[in-house]
Amino acid sequence: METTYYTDIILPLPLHRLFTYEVPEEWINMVEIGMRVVVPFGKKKYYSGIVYALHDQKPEAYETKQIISILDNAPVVSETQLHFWKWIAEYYMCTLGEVYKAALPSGLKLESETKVHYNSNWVAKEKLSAKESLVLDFLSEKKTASVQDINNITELKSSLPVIKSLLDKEALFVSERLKDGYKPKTKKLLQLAPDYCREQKLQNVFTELARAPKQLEVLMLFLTLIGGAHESNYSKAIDKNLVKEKSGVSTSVLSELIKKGILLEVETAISRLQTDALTTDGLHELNPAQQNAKQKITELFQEKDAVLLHGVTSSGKTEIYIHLIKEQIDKGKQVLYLLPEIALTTQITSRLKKVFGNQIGIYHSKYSDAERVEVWNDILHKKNYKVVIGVRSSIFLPFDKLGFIIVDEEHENTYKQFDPSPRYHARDAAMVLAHLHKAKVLMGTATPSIETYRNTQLGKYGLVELNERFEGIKMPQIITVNVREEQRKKKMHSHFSATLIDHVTKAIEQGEQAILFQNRRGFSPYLECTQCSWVPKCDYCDVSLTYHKHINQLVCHYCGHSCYLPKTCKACGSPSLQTKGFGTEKIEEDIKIIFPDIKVARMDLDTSRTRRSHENIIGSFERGEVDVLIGTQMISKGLDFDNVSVVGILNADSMLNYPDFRAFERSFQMMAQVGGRAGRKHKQGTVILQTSNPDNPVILNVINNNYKNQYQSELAERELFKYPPFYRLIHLTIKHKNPNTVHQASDYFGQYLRGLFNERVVVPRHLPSARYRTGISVKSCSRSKEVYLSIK
DNA sequence: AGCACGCCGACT
DNA sequence: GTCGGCGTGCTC
Repeated sequence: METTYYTDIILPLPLHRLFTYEVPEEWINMVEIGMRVVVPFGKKKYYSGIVYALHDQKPEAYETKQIISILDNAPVVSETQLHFWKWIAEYYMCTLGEVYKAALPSGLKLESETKVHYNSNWVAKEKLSAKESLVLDFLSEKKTASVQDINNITELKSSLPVIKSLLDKEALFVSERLKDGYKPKTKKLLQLAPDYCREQKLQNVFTELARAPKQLEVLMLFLTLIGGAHESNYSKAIDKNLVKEKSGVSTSVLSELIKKGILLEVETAISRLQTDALTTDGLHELNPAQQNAKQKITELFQEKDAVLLHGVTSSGKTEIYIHLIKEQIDKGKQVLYLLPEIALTTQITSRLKKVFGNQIGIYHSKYSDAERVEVWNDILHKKNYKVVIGVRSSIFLPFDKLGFIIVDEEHENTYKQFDPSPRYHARDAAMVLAHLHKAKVLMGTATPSIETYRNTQLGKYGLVELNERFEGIKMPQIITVNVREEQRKKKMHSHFSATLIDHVTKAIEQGEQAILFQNRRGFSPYLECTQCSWVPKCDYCDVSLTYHKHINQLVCHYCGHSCYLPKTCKACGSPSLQTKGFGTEKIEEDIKIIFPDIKVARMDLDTSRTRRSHENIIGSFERGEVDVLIGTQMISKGLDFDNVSVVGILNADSMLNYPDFRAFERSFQMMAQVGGRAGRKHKQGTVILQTSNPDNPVILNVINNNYKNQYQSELAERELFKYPPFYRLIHLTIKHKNPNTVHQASDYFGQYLRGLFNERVVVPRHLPSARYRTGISVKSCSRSKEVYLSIK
C-alpha cells in the first residue's frame, strides 16, 4: 500500500492549532522540518507557512489540501528554534503563528498582504523564466503591489514561489514600512577604462594630460592605489571616495577624467552590513577590579546558568563583556549581545567593532528589513558573524552554536514586548533560549530589576558586584533642591532653581557640558481652563493631550492621535486655556531665554525618530558642539559622555507619582542612571535633583547610592500589596466599540473574577492616582474601547 | 485574523 | 423589489 505523507504547518495567524496538508509524492524527500512552504488556505488565500512536523497520519475529520510549493532547499528555522517558539507560545499565551510572525524578518515571510516593490536599479544577470518575466513586467509598471494583487492579475495559481525567486535575485524587495523606502546601498568605484588598458595607450594619456596637472596627479595616485601600472592591475577598481580623499581634489577633477573616458565609473551595490577593513583595537587590559569580577563570573558559571553583574555606572562592564565574548569566539561559539531598544547601540557597537571587526552582526528594529534578512541568512548559512548585537527580537535568530548571551541593562523595560502578541520579555526568553543551547547568560546593569536581584538573593542566579567606577571616576555629588521652598522664596526661574542655573553656568564657563533631564516630551503635558479646570483629552483614549508647540498641535502620547488646539474651553466656552506642567520642548525654549549664547540640543522621541538623527544628536554632543543636552529617559540609556559635569533632574516628582506599581523602581533606576552620566576623569560630577518632596525614601536612596536599601523596601511593599515578584500580574483588556458594553462587561467580569480570586483582582475604576491600590476599582476610559482588569 | 454566509432594515 | 449592515462560524 502506498503511504501518503502529511505535514503540520504553522501559519502566520492567531489560530491555536496547526494545519495538516498533504505532501505531493514527488516532494516527499524534499520537505524538511523548518522549511517554508506555500499552502492554500480558505477559499482564495495563500500563505507561506513553516513545516512543524512530518508524519503519515491521514486526518479523519476532513479532506487535506496539498502544499503548493517548497520555498527553501534547506530549513530556515531549526528544530531548536521551533522548541523555543513553542515555549514562547505557551508561556505568553499566544499561537505559534504569532511567534512565527514576530520571529522572521518580513523578507522571509511572504503573505498575501505583503507589499512587494520593483527594484528599478536591478539588471538581469541571467535569463528569467516565463513566470518571472510576467511578474516582473507587471511590477515594473506598477512599482508596488501586494502579493494578492500579483496573484489576481498574473493568474498564476500562486505567485509566491515566483516572487521568492525574484526576491533572491534582488529584482524585487519587500517592505514593512513604506516610508523608509529601500535603496540598495551603492558605492561608486573607479576603474581604468578598457581602452586604456594597454601600456602604449597609457603612455599617450600622460602626454594628453600634460596641461592638466591635477588630473595627471589623480591618475598617478589611482595607479599607485591599484598597485602600480602593471597589466595585472588594470582591471582593479578603487573606491571613488577614497581616491577623492587621498588626492584632496574636488569632484570636478575626477569627473573630467571620467568624461575623457580615461577612468570608468562603476556603481556596485554593497552589503549594508559589510564593513571595510576596520582598524582593530584589540582587547584593553582589565583593571584589577574588572579582572576580579570576570574571574568571579567565570567561577559562578560553573554552577549557575545565569549571573547578574551589578556594576555602578562607568565601572567598565563593557570591557568585561568583551573579554568574555572573546573567550566564547575562541571556543567556536556564537554570542548574542542583547541591548535595550532605545540606546541606539552606536557607542557599544563601535567599541565592539574595534575589537571583533566584521565578525559582528547588528540586528536592530531601525535597520531595514533587508539588513535584517542579511543577518538572518548569515547566521543560518554563511556564519561570518560570531557576535550579534541586537534588540529583543534578535533572540529569534537561527543560532546553532550559541554559547553565551549578554543582557545589557537588564532592568530596561524595552525588553518587554507589549503591543502585538507574543508579549515576551527578551531577558526571560533569553534564559530559556540559553537553556536550549546549554549556554550561559550574563545580565549587567547598575540598577537591577527587583525580579532579577531577588533571583540572585534566592540563589537562582549568581551575583557579582563592581562598586568602583572605572579609572577612579568618583560617584557624583547629588544636591536636592526643594522646588516648593524655592518657589516660596521666588528663586525659581521658570522651571530652573537658582542652584541649577548656577551650576550650569559654571560648567559652561569651564568648557564643560550639562544634561537636563525631564521625562516628558512635548511642550506641556496638558492644557487647563482657568475658569472651570476643563482639560482637553483624547477622543479615543481619554488621556490628557500633550501640547506640542513646534507643530502647534495637541498630541495623544498614548495613541498618537493629534488635533489642533481648541480656541476656547469646550466645557464653559472661556478662551482662557493655560498650559500646565512642562516637557522637554518647553525646557528647550526656556533655557534658550536664560542662556541666549549657548548651544542647546534636545533628544526625545520627537527629535530622534530615525537612526540617523539620533546618532547625529549624540555625535554633536560628544564632539562638544552642544553645551546643554535636554532629553527624556533616552539620554540616560547606555551613553557615556566624558565632558559632562552637571546633570539636572528637573522634576523628580512626576516620575514618583506615576500610577504604576513599578513607579518607585523606575524612578530610582532613572535617577541613578541619569545621575551616572555626570562625572569626568579627574573631577566629581554634580547632580541637581529638583523635587518638592526631598524626604521621599526613593530620593534618599538615590542620594546615598543605596541600591540594597531601595531593593529591600520595594520588595517589602511588593509582598504586602501582592505584586510581582511574589505574584504574577495578568492584564486583561476588554474591547468593544460601545463604551457601555465595555463597562457592563468589565463590571460583570470583574465581579466574577473577584468571586474566584478575591482581593487579588484589581479593577481600577478611574485613572488611578495612587501608587498602590487595594480593593476594587475599574480603570476605564469613558469613551475608549478598552478597560483594564488586573489579576494578581 | 480574514472572509464568506446569512439574516434583517432603509433605499432606488 | 435590492443594497448593505454586522453577528456567526470556519479555515487543514
